[in-house]
Amino acid sequence: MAATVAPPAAPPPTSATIRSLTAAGNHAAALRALSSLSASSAQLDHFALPPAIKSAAALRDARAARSLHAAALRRALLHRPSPAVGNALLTAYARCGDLDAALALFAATPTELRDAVSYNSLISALCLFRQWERALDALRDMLAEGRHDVSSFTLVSVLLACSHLPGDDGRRLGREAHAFALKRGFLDEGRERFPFNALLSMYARLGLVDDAQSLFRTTAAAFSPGGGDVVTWNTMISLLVQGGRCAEAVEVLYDMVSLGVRPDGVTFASALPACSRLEMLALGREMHAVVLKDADLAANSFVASALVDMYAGNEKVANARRVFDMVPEPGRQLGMWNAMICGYAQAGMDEEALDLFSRMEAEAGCAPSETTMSGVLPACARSEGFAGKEAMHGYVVKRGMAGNRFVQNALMDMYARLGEMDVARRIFAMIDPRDVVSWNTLITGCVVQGHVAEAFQLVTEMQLPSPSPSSSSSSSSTEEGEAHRCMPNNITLMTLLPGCAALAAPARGKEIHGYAVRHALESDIAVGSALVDMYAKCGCLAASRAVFDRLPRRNVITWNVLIMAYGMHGLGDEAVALFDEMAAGGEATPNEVTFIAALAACSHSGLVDRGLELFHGMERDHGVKPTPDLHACVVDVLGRAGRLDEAYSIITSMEPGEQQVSAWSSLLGACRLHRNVELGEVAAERLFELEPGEASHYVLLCNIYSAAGMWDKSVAVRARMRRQGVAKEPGCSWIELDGAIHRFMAGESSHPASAEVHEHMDALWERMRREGYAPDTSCVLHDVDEDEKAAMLRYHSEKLAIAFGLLRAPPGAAIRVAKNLRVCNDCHEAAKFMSRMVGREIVLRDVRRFHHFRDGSCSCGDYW
DNA sequence: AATCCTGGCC
Repeated sequence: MAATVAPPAAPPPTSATIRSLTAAGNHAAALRALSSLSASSAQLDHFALPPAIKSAAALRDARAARSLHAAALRRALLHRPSPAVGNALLTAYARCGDLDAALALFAATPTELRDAVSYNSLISALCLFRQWERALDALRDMLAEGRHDVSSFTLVSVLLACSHLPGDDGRRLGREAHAFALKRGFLDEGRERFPFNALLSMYARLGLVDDAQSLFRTTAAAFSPGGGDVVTWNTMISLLVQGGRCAEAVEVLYDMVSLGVRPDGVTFASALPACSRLEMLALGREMHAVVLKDADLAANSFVASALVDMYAGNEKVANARRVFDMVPEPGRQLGMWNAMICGYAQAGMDEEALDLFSRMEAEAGCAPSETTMSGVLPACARSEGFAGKEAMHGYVVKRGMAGNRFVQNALMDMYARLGEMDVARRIFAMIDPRDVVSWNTLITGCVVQGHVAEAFQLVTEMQLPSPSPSSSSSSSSTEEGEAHRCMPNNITLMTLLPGCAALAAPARGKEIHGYAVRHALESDIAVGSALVDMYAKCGCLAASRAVFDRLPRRNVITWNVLIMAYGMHGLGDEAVALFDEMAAGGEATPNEVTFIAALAACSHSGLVDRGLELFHGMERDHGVKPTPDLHACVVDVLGRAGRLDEAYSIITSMEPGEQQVSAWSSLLGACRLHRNVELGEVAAERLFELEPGEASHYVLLCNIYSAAGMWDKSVAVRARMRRQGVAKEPGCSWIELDGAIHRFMAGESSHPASAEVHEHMDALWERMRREGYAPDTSCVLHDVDEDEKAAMLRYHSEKLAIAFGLLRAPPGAAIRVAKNLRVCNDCHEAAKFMSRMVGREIVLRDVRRFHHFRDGSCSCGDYW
């Protein structure tokens, strides 16, 4: 190779040269060959032009298409001797993104010069631009002319168009097209499979999986001399998987293989997602083994992505990463990065997801797509240490991805989690059309941020027609709005129910329960678990248990919720019995939260030994390692029982790096209960270091000092609070009557019936004092005289709410009141007293648990 | 004919 030898002059190209270059996919060479032909005009004929035009289309080269159009016009070759050149140009313009040019070309063709291919090209061009109705109009024109034969080519486009028509139109026309294809013999034995496969796909897109399956069952045999067409099998597998019928998809896969059809990349890419959804790790691994034997398959990025997804979906993120790492860098396609990033994010491995995200572009030059963003945004929303949240929003906007619904939904969620509801609402307002996820995301944000009324308002709005921002400007607003209505689904209900639980609003919760029953959602595990939780937190333990017992299946969360429910209601023995039942049953495996629930139940009921037993057997018998929260629970069990030294030694035995805030708070609470100033001071000082801005720590220490009569120290703590700028959350109690929430706060009269309530409280108070009630003034933080202390206690928010309930609740009904903080000693005693005095059951829910007051005593037996 | 995506019960 020392000297460069001039290549021999190429022979002049002919139309045959161009045809073969185009056929070989060598489009650039085909166009070059044509332009050298144009020089010697004689050869530029109606044989040479169509393949060249096809090459221009394949290259999406609009300029080449236009210049070929001009050349054809100059030589009058557009429609003569055949429409072939014009037809090819029509397709080329469409492929280059210029539908108007394609339509103009068709319109300019005299009717008598059009052939069937002209119409086929027009129909498929319209399909390319998703103009489904116009495509079917073109078909009608074609049939009306009466001289064109519908070919398999026509049929495939028409089936595609039918499958995208909204509502019943698509189904009706699709079935008509099916009947037509049968009548015309398109589905006969030995015919090409395109129409058959297209019919399958059409039924898939219309969601008519059963029609697809019966077509497949009755006709596939006719095509299967050697097992049949792999495309048919693949179509069937993927449509079953997409229809959520994964078990059937796996059966089809087995049938296919046993008939001797060799699976290809598409087969694996279609079937692997079934393995993640069915948690069929074994089958997934088998497929992986087959893939590894074939270098082509192993290098197929679709297959590799599906493998990554399969492993990640089966909680084998490390295996997923191994598949990812096995594909060498240049071959790593976008889909693989996306699958791996999403796999990490869905496993909650947010740091890893963010790390890969930052590396994909920087190291591999792979630009993130909308899918990447919707996958990584949840990770970035959750990751507390990640400072670039708003920057991600900017990035999305800069890359032009801010109009993608998935991305918008994920962004909205991120801002809702940040507490920036206004930004979330603004993004929501721009989403068009909104889907059920858009609504659910905003609703969840509202519930989490405490805007429960707004959440319920949104549930009403989502079901109305034309909620989308575009439909006001559009002429066919009702029809379009109809299509954009969203029905609340299991997620919607599940996210609303904690809102009802937080408000202690059982009437609202029952409405949701009713909706769930009407829409066959009450047997959904997540909805069921949320219902069990809601009823329990609204004080209706019997209803909670009834829902639990009626569920067809329960998971670990369902069980945890019920155990917690019994614990909250002071029924520790029942809670522990449920734990034993769960551990013995095998329906669900106890996890960390199960032990938190069981230990909390033991703590509230004074089951110290049972609690310690559970704690010590936890890791040995159930593989649950002690976490900071579990340590805090045992501290609570011991501390509440007055075994403060043992509680203290649990904390000192914790690992140095372990988060000790909750353990110290439990100890501080126990010190207040048992009036231990010395240890309380130790705990409080540690907490002031760890969480200097948390008001409840200061308040507890104040309580300890006040109860001990150490007013100077109490005053000093309150001064320290003020210096630190820490404010106590105001106490607030509320009661639900006739579906409305009535809120009361101490020293405030915003409720319309406030004056009446205060008056009634005064009357009750007077009567209580007469009948021997002695206020417990030890929980008043202010150093004032006893009378003033008593006056302050009289208007505590929970007392006001109870007084309101006594005034307005139906006679004889239990008074159910909820409070945002812990119930104070005096309110506890007063409620006991009142329950006997007025002969009413009073149910008081505080942040942790329930107090059922009946006939002068409390369900918690004063152990709280 | 295909993979990767958003909302979640303690």
